[in-house]
Amino acid sequence: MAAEIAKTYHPASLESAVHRVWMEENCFAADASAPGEPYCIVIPPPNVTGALHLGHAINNVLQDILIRQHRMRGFNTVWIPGIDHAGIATQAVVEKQLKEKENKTRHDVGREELVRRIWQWKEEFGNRILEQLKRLGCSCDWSRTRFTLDEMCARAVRETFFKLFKDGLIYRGKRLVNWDVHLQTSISDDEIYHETIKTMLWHVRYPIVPEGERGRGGEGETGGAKYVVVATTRPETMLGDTAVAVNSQDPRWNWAIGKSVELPLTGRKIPIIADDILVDPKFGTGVVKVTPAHDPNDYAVWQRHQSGAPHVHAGLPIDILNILNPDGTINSNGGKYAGMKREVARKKIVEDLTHAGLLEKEEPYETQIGHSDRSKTPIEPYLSDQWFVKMAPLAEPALQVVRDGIVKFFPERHAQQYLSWLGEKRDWPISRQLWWGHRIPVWKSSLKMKPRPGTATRDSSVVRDSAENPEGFPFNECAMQSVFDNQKGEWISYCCPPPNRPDLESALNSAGYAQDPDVLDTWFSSALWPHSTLGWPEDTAELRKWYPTSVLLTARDIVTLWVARMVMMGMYNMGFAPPPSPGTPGEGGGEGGVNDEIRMTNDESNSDIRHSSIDSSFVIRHSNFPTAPHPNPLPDYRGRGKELGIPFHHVAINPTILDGKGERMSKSKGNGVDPVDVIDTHGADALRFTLTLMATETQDVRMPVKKDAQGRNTSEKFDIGSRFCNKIWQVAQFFVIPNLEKIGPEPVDETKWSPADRWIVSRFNRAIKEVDEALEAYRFDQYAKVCYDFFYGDFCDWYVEAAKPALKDAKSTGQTANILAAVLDGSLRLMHPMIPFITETIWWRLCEVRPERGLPGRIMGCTSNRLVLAAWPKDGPFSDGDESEFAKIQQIITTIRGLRNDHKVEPKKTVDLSIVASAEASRQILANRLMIESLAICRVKEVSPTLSPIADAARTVAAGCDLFVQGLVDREAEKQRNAKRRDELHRLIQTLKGRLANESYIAKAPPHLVQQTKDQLGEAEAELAKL
RNA sequence: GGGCGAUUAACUCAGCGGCUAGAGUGCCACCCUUACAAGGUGGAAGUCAGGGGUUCGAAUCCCUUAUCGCCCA
Repeated sequence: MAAEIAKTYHPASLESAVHRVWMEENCFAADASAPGEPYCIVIPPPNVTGALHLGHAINNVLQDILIRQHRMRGFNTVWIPGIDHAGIATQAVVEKQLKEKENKTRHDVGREELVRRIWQWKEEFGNRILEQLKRLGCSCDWSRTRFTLDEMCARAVRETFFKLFKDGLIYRGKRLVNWDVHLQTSISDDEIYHETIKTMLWHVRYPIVPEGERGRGGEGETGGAKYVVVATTRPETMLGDTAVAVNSQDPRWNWAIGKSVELPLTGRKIPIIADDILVDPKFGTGVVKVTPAHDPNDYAVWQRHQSGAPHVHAGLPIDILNILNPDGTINSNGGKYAGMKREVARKKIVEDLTHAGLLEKEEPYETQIGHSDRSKTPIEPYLSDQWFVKMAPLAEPALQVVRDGIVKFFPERHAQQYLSWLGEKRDWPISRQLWWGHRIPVWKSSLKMKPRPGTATRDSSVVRDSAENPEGFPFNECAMQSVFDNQKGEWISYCCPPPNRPDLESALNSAGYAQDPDVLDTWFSSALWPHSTLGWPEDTAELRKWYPTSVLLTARDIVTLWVARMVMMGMYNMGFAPPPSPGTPGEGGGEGGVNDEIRMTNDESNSDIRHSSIDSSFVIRHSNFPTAPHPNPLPDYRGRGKELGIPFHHVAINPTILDGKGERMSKSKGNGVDPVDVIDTHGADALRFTLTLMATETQDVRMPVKKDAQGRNTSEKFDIGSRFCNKIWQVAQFFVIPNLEKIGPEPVDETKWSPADRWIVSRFNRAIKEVDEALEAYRFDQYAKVCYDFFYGDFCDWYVEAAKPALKDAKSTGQTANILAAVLDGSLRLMHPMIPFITETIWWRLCEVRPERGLPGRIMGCTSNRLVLAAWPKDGPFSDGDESEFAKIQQIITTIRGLRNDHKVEPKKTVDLSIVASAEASRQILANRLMIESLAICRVKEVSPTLSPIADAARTVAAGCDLFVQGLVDREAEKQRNAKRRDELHRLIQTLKGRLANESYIAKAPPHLVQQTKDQLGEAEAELAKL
């Protein structure tokens, strides 16, 4: 009935067969209502457009190791898989297709149609990466697969957005975005590439306004200057200049601070300000034009000059002026240049400046210009209205739980990055000018009302106050914000209906409100992932069982983008009692000056909406909003973490895999290794083993890339995995199992065990303990190494070799077979999480051949037909005595082997061996006689404390014993060998003597080390004396 | 500019206060020994990047220099 066993190890067929069984028998399915301590991991959802790469592979293999280990340990274990909709990347793929196949833009097909097509694309290709994860062997509960844009996640997004909006944590603000004027969309930083462009640097004169005109005159000190000169590569942006800046330490110009210049061509008067961050006095003319709406650095100047920060001199607020239309033409703020394309305007402005005599010079110049990866056109920094999440109240609890060690990072140092990033509390822009994503649930209407006196002063002020709404306003269940638009001179009302109220949404539409066209940043939905995938905002059994999740495994570069946001949003949605801040009770307002100007005035609210108050420290209180009851607070199941709402207890960071030159792998560089290629060539287990071995605490590991005959990228590094798997396969299928077929079971009787038996069991127990410790500490490399060293180094190289003669001896046959079965059994369990396919396959055979096996009380035989569901091994006692005794025997064997080699003894020739050893050592040697004879290919003639010298024998020393190997004639070889050893001993003796001669060492070093040094010295001197 | 990391054998990495500094690959020699040539046995190979310091003792801790990489501005 058993299928024929492959003669050699063929991972491909074996892996697919095992996988089929796991899937058919639903081995990975989890049940929230089942007993057992919970263990839960949510997958970092891979990008739907992505293909599996080695980064995914290592990350997911490590997760699978933890999941499989805990499942075996009897935890109620679940691994939730899923995919991220990845806003811009996905929309870009489909838009590109649209362009290539139909030569259409998204505007040609319209929003609804584009979104339909993206869904279609997602259905077709989106599961590819999940299929690849399956090939890797990932034991996710596939029935729980989520997508960040599916209904379950959408529900959580709507709920969260509404809550934040109602709590005043979402506001409307301005932000510079990277604007693609061709596609008319904003794009993210990573979609920009920089190109060196040859252009000109134009030096333009800005006339200084004569004294008195700005009302500050009187200093009378102008240095005789009539104008300042600024240099620019983008002269058209001068239409949007709102200041010129100098360095306050620059004697050439600091007298001018506070005066103003007349902006050429427009005649606007703009101030001369000081900004020591922007202006490097050593560079250029020392005067810099400031265009806040069209340059990131200048935007920062604008921000600094809003807050009156101490390093800013003459810290007057300066204006911000947008001069571009979305299509890249100059808008009405550009006066007579309005309507021109930016290139045309640039040419015209240079002409006009020349005519006006204000162009001092122009010189050729090379500069890096950011280009859109998608349209290949230069991007424009563009000021636009965006939605922001206010970070300060959300970030503080998230900082606190890491500072307090409630959420721990492995390795620890990564917490720093988290703390420093989150500590900045920079508000989070969440709107994206895209169509693919969670659409922002805000409806907008212009109210044509006058500002209430004293509230709206500048560009925009937010008032969350439904008293501003017209009489009989029908949407009082909605959360409201109103903003006064100074430019248009009107109030804009923003209205966020509660979740699950399509009636309100259509009422808003009919009332002339329009939904915001933008979608949310993908990270907004990812931030909810640990609780949204478990069913929040429903009060589900899954949430009760598995939240907080146990550990998050991810890559370093995502600590700030994702991990921090998950902690924040987890605590906001799931927590009901944020921790008290020990040092900072209720510090005053003014957190972050950036948005002071558009600060919320929630304190003025007299809304009939019962919104929560935002304490100026960070205490968050959830409101009981009548139309959307919250499941919070959830009962406390597992202590502090649960109560605080943290999404996970541990964050383990896996290393980044680089190529042999230390560069990141990427498609464009062609240095990427595709894990599927590795699975095809080496097998999934080999890939998994190698990646586990590489998962050290370092932040980068290198993987030298080679092309194979088919032109596939691969790496020699995976060979170690193949070799290890092959070794396991060979020893199990062709040594252990055939012997178990021949030799029936007999009761385990430790009194009959040989030294080798006791040794391997002790080693095995030690290995189990070390594996447990390694995995507990997320030291995956140690886990792999312990398994490798034990199974290959101890079991295959020594125990199996020792077992061969023992199996032929009727006295020891039965116990040897028992131990072979037990150790193989336990090793399969121990290694299963790392190399699940091969271990599962062998397990089946083992269960067939020897269902009764194991070590009483610890490793029980075939309790499960499927290794994936079998119990994790329990460690037992290990014995230093047994291990050191065996180590001596190993030393003797190795020494004889070396001697044979040096004397060029034919490999199969048996030599005669006599040993002079202490009574105790003699006893030990004789107890291991069979093994010594078999492994060193010799015949042990005589072992005793005294022995008359043997002529014609090569003599050497090992483990404190004199070894005489007879029949060896090569005196020269022996001399060389012993001379070499004497040299080593001399050096060692010198080192040890030096150490002991040092009085401070004797006085200060721990006594056991001093004793150890003395012992070593004694042994070395004894050996030297014998040689 | 700020933060983090790396620098140990030809290559990829362990070791993180106390072993004569280790492993795998590669290299050399011998072996197709009845589980395994994807193998076995033995061997050669390192001023632990440079310089200072702390310590009885430093690859390991501190300072510093150099080179490389990553993240954030």
